[in-house]
Amino acid sequence: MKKQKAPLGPERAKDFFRDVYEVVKLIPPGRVTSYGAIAAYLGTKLSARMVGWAMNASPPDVPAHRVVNRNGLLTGKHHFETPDTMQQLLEKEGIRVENDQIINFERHFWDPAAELL
DNA sequence: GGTCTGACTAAAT
DNA sequence: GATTTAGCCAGAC
Repeated sequence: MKKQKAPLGPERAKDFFRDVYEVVKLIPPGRVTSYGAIAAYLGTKLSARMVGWAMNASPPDVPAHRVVNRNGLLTGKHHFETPDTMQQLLEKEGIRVENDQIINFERHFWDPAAELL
């Protein structure tokens, strides 16, 4: 068994990125989550930035468009091929997005710590 | 190896 | 209420 109690050991770094990708991939269609929620699930709630940074290095099979900031704002849209990609992907899944913000964000919110528990 | 930055968040001003 | 500060950690220079 691997140790996973370390708050963020040197070996955890790689696992951290990998875990972020796994969690994001586990997000159900039509659902979204926040960087903080993922960070909290991984035990690094104080480092939501790392989740965002992990997304920056995330492979294409990671639906990063389902990850937004805690306000439901598409903060990362600008990192996609085009600023419209993120919104279009979300709308395609039935999520309404207006002015770069998800409508009824709370209703679409998916908390890994609660759903995957 | 020190410094800067970054797709965040919360609290303080 | 909008702006700033502070905290967190890993990657790039």
